[in-house]
Amino acid sequence: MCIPMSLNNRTNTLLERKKSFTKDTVLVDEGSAFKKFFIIHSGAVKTYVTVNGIEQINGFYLPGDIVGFDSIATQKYNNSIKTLTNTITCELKYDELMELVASDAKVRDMIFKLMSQDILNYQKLILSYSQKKAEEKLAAFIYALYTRYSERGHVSLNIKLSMSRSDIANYLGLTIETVSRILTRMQELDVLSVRGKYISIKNLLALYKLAAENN
Amino acid sequence: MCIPMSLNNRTNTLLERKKSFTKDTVLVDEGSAFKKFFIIHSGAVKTYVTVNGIEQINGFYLPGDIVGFDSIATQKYNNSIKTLTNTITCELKYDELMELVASDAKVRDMIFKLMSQDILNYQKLILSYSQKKAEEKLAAFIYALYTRYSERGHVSLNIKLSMSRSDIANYLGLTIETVSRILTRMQELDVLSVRGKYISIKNLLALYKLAAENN
DNA sequence: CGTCGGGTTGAATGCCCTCAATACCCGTGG
DNA sequence: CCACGGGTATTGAGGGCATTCAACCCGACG
Repeated sequence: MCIPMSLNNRTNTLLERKKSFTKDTVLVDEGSAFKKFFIIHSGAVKTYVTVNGIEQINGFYLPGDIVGFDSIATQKYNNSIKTLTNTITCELKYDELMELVASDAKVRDMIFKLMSQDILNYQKLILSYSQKKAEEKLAAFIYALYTRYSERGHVSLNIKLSMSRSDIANYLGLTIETVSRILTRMQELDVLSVRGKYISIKNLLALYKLAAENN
Repeated sequence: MCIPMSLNNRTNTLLERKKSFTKDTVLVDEGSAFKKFFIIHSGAVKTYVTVNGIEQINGFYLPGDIVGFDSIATQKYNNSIKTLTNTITCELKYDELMELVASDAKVRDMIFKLMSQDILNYQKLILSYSQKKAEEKLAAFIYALYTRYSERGHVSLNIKLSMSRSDIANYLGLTIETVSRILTRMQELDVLSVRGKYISIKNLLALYKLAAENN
């Protein structure tokens, strides 16, 4: 199953067969014509824009996430999409989804809800990243990874980062050195234990407090 | 007319009559039940959450803007809404809009497009505020005000800020002193001229460059 | 065993914040 | 008309956090 919520059978027929990609594959180039949404089945992707040759990461998408809602307005992909690891996606054609939206109230409500949730998440992210200090940002980032996996049924204190330090720093608007330093500090505080891409949360409440997630 | 795009006649009947509010009126309290969208007809509002008694501003809405898309998912208002000046709004009931969405493809497409545009704007905002320095943030903020007014037909280099310095600082994640200092610096550079709440853009291109708006 | 890319650690600079004082705006009342 | 007061905005000095620049570490891989 690819879609986050259970739908009727017709949706499944709209979902193109799963496609498999190796690490560092560019699925979409920024600016190209919008045709379909990507639903992450396994693995992870990042979305980014390139400004003056510099990549600016917009978001990371994990299993269950849908990429592409921002493209409806412009009918173009506003970001490039690249796999971070080997990744399996389902693809959902925009035109076909819209037909289904027109005919099936349940699908329509689900899409509205997903888009609304997207907006809400972005709002929180903006608050997060405009108000927080570096340590709070990183704590919030890791805590968010934990909750995102949890919501999808993968409740585990052990997280494998699919993105590099450099990607994290870029996304959070920090430097790679700062990210590294904060990770070691959190380790000294016994909040996390870090081994390369593997993070183990040792004190979830402390992490939550570091993130200053008061809402 | 309240709605940004022209719709059919039935939409107009759904729009409740205009309502007028004085400055600093709370239209909505965070967490209350979601009933309707607010469309800004004239004036301005801010949306904000209150965390530990501290207000965190989420966005400013100007004439033509619609407030409330983030509430569909939760069926609650996720932000409080307060007028910044005397403001006239139209109110659009959620249930009624959804009925119209079901029956009228044009309305549905418009709502999808508006929500998608919202998502896109938030994405840009996140990039903006996670990557930019203080001066770039403020320049981007002012430039965005200019373009937002322009898109709505108010093309003018003279902008009246409806929000206080303190609101701007809060929104951008800066301090009021920093905002003030940067405004005077931009004045010294002959990019702007500032007199209280009135800003006059003297060099739009320079402002754009300061904002590092390379996309 | 050497190299290369990613990651960590260290010292110095700079940007923005904090704290504090002063200036400005504007409505009110003398 | 001017004086006054309160809130808002500006300006100045000092400190802290994140960046920059640089060196070093480490695991993967030929």
